[in-house]
Amino acid sequence: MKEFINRVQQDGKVDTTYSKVRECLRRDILSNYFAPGTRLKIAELIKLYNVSQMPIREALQQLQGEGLIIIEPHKGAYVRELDEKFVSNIYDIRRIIEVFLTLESLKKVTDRDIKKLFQTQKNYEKASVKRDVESMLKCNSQFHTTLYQLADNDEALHIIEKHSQLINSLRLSYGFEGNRVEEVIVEHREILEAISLRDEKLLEKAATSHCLNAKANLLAAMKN
Amino acid sequence: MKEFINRVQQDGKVDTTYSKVRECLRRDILSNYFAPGTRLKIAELIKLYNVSQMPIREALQQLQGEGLIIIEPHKGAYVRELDEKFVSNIYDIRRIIEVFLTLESLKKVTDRDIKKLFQTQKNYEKASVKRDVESMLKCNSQFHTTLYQLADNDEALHIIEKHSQLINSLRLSYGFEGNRVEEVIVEHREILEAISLRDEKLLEKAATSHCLNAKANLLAAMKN
DNA sequence: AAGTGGTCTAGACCACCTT
DNA sequence: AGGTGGTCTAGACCACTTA
Repeated sequence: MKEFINRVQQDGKVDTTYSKVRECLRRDILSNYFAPGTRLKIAELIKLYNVSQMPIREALQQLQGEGLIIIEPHKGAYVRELDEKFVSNIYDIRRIIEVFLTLESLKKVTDRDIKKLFQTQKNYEKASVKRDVESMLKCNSQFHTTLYQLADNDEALHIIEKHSQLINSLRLSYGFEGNRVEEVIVEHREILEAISLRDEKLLEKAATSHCLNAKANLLAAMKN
Repeated sequence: MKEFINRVQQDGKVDTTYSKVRECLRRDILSNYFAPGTRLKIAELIKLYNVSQMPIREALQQLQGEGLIIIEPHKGAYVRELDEKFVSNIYDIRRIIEVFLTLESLKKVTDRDIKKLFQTQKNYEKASVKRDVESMLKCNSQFHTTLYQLADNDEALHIIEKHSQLINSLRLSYGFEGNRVEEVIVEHREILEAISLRDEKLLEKAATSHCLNAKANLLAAMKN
């Protein structure tokens, strides 16, 4: 574990030290190098990442904001328990916000937006045939982002995005993405159809079950 | 403005410096001493609060987590615009989460819980007769907390609480709490009745309009 | 090219938990 | 009382902006 921080330094971008520490820490927590419950001692992290206190504290603060760790004043930080209850709670919050955003979007959506959504969906299906996972993740994220941006509620979007990286990491680490490809395609088509028909009730149903299925799928994978 | 930080140091509790700075900053932002858009320069805040960089940066990080300020790497922090759009967005998020929590609570609520809710409501009404604003705020918060805790979703509760202080401060600074006392009493009674009847549809309606009314009321006050 | 201001380092300080 | 480890200070460093 003598790897230096620079393992996250992508392309030529200039980043702050604390953002690099944050990404390293996130990775090390999600990869289970720091298991849930582990105390994150600053002195330890200083040696591990080769930086001094301040960037570490900043990174810890930010990760606390994401709910990944918990900081107790004068006592220190520890990795939060990522158990089924927590995942279930997060998915429930995501569901109600996502359904809300989807329905709000319906009020604003234009025919042009719908065309774009169909195009994204087509790209997703093409990528799925080629088993191009990276492209699939990108299309999936684009599909939802395009839709949600129409709702014009940055604060809600922010909550969704804050947990996205965590959820995506969990999904990958339980390696279950493969077996829901067909389902996701069908569910996205249902959402698209409801939007095209501008049918609010139908859309609510489609969006709700899309979210509930994702939740059930991850929880089932976690049971092993 | 040579006031020292200790103006927030309540009772005998030992607090960290950064938490005191955070509360001071929050107050100074919400009181409009730091107007929206203002750049919060660390050097300035050092002189103002008589502390050094670190506690200030920690406080800024935390306030960014609450959405009160925005930090741009290598550029600095500035106070976020608290316009009607922002308030409207926050209230929309709160509404869907609060309705969700309320409905989840209904699944778990016992007769004993219902009794406690009635008691809290009675206390609220007593306080309102005496115009005891502090006691009213306390009962109001207790009413919702008692209910929401039954839903057993700490993450959702956390989102609600994160924005509560902000919303409460805005309410106070627009000084409109007084003219909604009777409405709040009626609305809480409706919610209580729906819970007693264990009528989900009725409860959803009551909780939704409770939230929508609060939103409309604050937005109307902000228009002046 | 100089100035401003955010970022990082090193070490002192002090709260909390043991013995 | 001593040790551990989080918190705070002072100053160096360096990214970004203006002229």
